[in-house]
Amino acid sequence: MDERYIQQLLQQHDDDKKLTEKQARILIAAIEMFAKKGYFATSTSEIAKAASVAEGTIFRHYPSKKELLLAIVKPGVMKLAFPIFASDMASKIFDQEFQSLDSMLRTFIKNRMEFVEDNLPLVKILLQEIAFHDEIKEILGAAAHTYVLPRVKNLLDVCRKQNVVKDLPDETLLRFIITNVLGFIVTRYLVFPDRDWNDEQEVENVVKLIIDGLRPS
Amino acid sequence: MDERYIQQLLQQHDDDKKLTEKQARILIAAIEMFAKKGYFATSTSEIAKAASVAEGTIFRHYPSKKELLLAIVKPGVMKLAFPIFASDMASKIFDQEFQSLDSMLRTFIKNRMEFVEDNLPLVKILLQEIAFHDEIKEILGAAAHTYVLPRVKNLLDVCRKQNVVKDLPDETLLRFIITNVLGFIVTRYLVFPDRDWNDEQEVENVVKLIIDGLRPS
Amino acid sequence: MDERYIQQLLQQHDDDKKLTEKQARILIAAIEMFAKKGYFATSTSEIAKAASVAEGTIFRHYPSKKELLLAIVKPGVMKLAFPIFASDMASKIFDQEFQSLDSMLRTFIKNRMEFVEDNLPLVKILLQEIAFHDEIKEILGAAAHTYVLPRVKNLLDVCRKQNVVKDLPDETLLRFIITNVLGFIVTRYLVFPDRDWNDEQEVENVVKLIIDGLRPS
Amino acid sequence: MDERYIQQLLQQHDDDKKLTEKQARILIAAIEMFAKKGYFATSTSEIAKAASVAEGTIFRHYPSKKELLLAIVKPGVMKLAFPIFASDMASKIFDQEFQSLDSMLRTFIKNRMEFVEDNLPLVKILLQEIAFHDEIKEILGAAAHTYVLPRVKNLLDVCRKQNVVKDLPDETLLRFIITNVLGFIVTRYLVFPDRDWNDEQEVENVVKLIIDGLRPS
DNA sequence: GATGAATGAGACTTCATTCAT
DNA sequence: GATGAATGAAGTCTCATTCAT
Repeated sequence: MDERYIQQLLQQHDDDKKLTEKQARILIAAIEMFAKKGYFATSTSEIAKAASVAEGTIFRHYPSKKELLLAIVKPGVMKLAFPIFASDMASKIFDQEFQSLDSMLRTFIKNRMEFVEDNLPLVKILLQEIAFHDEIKEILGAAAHTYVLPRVKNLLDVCRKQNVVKDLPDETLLRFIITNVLGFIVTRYLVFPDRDWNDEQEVENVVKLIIDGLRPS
Repeated sequence: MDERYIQQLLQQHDDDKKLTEKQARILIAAIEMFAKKGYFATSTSEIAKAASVAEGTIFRHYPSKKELLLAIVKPGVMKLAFPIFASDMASKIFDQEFQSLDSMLRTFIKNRMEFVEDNLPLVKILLQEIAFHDEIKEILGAAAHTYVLPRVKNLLDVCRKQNVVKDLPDETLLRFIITNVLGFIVTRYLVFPDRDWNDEQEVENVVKLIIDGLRPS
Repeated sequence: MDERYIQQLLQQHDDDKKLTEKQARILIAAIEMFAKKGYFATSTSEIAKAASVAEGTIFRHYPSKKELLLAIVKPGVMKLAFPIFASDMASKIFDQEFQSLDSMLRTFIKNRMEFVEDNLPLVKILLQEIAFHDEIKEILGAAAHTYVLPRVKNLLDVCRKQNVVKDLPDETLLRFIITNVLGFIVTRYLVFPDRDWNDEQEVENVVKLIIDGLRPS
Repeated sequence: MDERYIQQLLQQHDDDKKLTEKQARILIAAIEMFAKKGYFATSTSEIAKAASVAEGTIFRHYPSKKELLLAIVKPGVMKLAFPIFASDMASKIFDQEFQSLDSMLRTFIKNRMEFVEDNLPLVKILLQEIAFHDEIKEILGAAAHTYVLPRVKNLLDVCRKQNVVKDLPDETLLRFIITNVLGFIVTRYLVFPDRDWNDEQEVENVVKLIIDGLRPS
């Protein structure tokens, strides 16, 4: 992950805030260690050592350890939430309304799997730390509220018209979908990452289970 | 929760190890604070203060902070995993093989909801800390392996014969069920505990979604 | 050592202060552990456990940890210093003035070796702790001043008359003798206790070295 | 001692590891207090106060209290053992084989007395703590094995040829010499440092006692 | 901008001693 | 007399943060 990720980080910020190379090294090290040991069990001095910078350098760029965490989480959440319905994926899913629900789901799941594969440490941090930091809850909540919910509700309406989903509240349907996608991905990448996974087949199964669950009886 | 829970704790141990009142106060305080702030952000001195004991008293009963956590988690996991298929619930579900899958699921979900309602802090601790403590992973893994998996596999076989589930691997089916039950419960009690929930209806929806998802197409 | 020593202790005190069995167990345990780990590194709770008594029991008999140490050291020093010129040894050495210096030394060294063999832990405690406890210094100083010095000076006068010692101050001669006896015994029992020692021969060598050193040139 | 010693420390390390002034203050304070009260009875907070640094500063330079002790002991043992037969003393003693044994001894004793005078706290620490720390035993053993023993054995062979020592094992002769030198020095500087000592005369006496003891009868 | 020595509050833990039972 | 739960002061050590260089 590292090499690609550090390039990403550098480019992404080059546009606006000129992320220096040292700053990127700090971010990388922090992501790695926060993911592996958790925020509280990771000391700033460890991060400094792993990033090959002085302890003080961290605080020159990030006013506190908490801000360092948020500097990781904020863009991370954006990358997690926004692209769901943006960029190339948007065109693949939402603009082709005629597409069938199952192919949409398939594309969606595969796309998020790719994201998790490329950003496993980030996802771990999110899942591990969300319970302890209200700021993360807010960021995630805001992202969901702003980028995800409106589009999904739209999508669900379309599906209802096509009579491929039960007549249940948006919240329930959404929860069912999210829950199953997340449940699969967490099991796949966090709980049993070392099992022999037949991803193609497994995705098919998940899609089938969701589709059949959603379908009006 | 407190009053009921402290009584439970005291009774449960009265039988074997004579949990003193002070020891129980320590456990209660620790459960509360670990759930609210997390293990690492909770100091033993805070726990002592909350339990109205001297800090040293904690260490007379629990050799280390980690052991205190495990003293909470170990019996908690047992209460979480074992009763699933034991005691009164066992008779309600597994001994009545003729029972339909949906009524089984309904009973199961309601039973676990009750448990979570009565043990919300414990469940929070489990979910929050599992990522950081291998001991918890092991305890949970062992409990699942010993008490849950064998019975569930049995159950799935029965269901297959009754042709009410798809022909998918046990792991996939089990993950689908667990994922949906857990997804609902986490959403219900942890993510949006303050929403207006119509539990009866919501359980019905979840059961329907699962049943339909499982059913062979 | 244990069995014999505990009997000794019990008898010795039976005469005056009625040492109970529990008290003796505490003393034994304390001696063992103070010798092995040192006074400061030994906790009263460890002693209690090793003596199979409750922690409080120690403090019923000995008002403080320091007093427990002194309860070991005081009689120990007496046994170390007093018998040097008392009891059976006195008759063997000092009453037989005609005896040659070398046979006196030989007897003395062998007698003290026996004592050390029987009381190794006690001797260790004395050597290890004397630097840290003024009370021990005082006890040892008093014992030396009262029991040892007068008699030794007497002896040295006799030796001078027999022209078997150099004409040097008592302090110098005494230091030479003590130093060599102690040097041998410490080497023999504390520094290299596991070497193959030919005690008979080694004692002979020490005696020869001392005698020749003392003899007027 | 302090002023001279701190200068020594600073210079000694300036060459290689740049011992900071604060680091030196910590060492000085620790040496002083370890010598006076012993390792276990000295707290790191006392050392910090005596050195006028924050307690945390100690642990920035020495990872643990034990390492602080060893940082004192290690170079101390080297200074104790190595120079015995090195530098100017070497030329005075060993390279002049024709020299008489007694003048060698005299030089040796005076040289080591000087060392002890300059390093009394260090010597106290060594004697007091060796019983409790295996690391010190090892350091001292290694120093003896590497620097002292080979040369002494050499010397003893020369002496045997000159027929000035008894035909006894190296170990016995060495123990006799060490024992008497150490016995004198310990008495002189540790047991009765406040007595009126006529050092010149006393050294003469010790040398005579040793020489006569060693001489073949 | 970068450094890393220094800080001091606070973490977990130990332990001699007390005291109600 | 004996117990052992309870205490709280003190111990070692960690760590986020500051600041002079």
